[in-house]
Amino acid sequence: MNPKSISKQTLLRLPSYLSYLKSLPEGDNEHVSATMIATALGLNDVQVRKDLACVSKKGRPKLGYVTGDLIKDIESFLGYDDLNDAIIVGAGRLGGALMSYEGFKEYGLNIVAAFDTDERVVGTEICGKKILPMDKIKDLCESLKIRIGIITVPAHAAQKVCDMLVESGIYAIWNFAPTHLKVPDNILVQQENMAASLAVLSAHLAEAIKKNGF
Amino acid sequence: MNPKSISKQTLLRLPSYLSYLKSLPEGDNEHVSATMIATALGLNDVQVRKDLACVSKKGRPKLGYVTGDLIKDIESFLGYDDLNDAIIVGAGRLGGALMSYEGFKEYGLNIVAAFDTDERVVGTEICGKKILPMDKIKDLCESLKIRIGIITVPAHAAQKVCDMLVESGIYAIWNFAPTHLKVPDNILVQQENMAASLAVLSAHLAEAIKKNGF
DNA sequence: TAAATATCGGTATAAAATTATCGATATAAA
DNA sequence: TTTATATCGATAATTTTATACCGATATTTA
Repeated sequence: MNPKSISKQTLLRLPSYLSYLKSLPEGDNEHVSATMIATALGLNDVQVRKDLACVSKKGRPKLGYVTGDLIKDIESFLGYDDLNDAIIVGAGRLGGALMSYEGFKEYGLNIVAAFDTDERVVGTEICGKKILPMDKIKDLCESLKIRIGIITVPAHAAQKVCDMLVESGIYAIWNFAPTHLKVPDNILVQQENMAASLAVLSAHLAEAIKKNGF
Repeated sequence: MNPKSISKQTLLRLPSYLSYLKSLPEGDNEHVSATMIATALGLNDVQVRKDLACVSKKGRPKLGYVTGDLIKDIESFLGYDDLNDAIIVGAGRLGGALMSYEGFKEYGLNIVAAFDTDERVVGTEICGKKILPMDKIKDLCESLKIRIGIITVPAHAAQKVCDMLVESGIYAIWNFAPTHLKVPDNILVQQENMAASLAVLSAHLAEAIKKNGF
């Protein structure tokens, strides 16, 4: 067992605490309490306090936490302070959107290049990032020691791309294709499942309609 | 209490069952068992069986479920068979990616139009969908009875957009901006939190590095 | 026809996550 | 200085979620 194995739920909440903390106007918010965060985010204060206890030991009774320190603690815990290089496979609309999203740097993610099969886009750039042909994946990953791959190709092509990435030494995959990927045990896959989010939204909607007759 | 109030976790897993079922080659997969799904997706078979019991009553010992029927049952449960109209606010890269994603129709979501403040994009189209100025939101939502709004604007603008949507009669919001939205009690917000996914990925990565010394 | 097997569906148990409670402590007010 | 208050951190209780177990049943094999 890990001494500090943190729960996945907590991990999922930490970024929202972070974005809330960063949204606070400076000056009159030197300190922030778990109660305050909980109220703003619609959560239970004990839950927030327990989550924060995983990443920081600096809470003080009556006062709470020093806002700036807490932000640093969360960022450091989430690894936002050391930048990870990544490549993206699939330079379509979604891939392009991710490439052009400046915000990833704040999360410690640096997309260095993209790959695509389409000859019309290969050779072009998006936001200063080159789009390369697929057969260059292995070379680039090995020479730059890339460990993170992002998949934004259509579902039917995802497994093939995944296999290529594994073959190229990638061992963390962020998969935006709506497919379950088969990988060796030591490879991490984080599924970005928009269909799942949509399912939750639809279900709530259906329930609300049934209950309130909207 | 709801008689059939389904757990959120189950709801999140249903779409992955669906995509697995659809990926099966027809012909030699007339039937499918919970065990089979569980093995393919790396889950526990009892969990899958219980999840499926929420949406279908047609499981048969020894055989399992009729694949086609199960697909229909899940789709129907998730509301994928009655198309919901939606609008999108923010026609930037991410907004454009969502607009051009044909797959949403499969999930019962139909994006009818987009809105943006940028005069250069207002009046243009993406994938046959018009981009309109912000002050037209209310008119359009009311005349077409739109109930779902998708927010893909920068974080700092999200709350304002959210308020406009609520004001326009929207009551389910899919928020891609990394901010917590304040809404009245009867409005549903589904947060699409890429930072949260990334946090899980980074944490796993950091743990693997520490353990295996990659 | 009888035995073996895979699977469902229900119940029971275990594990995990959330929420409540309480004593301790730091600050502010009386 | 004393009292009141807000908050933390720890422990306990509750709720939710996941897993194990077992009898029933449909199919296949002997």
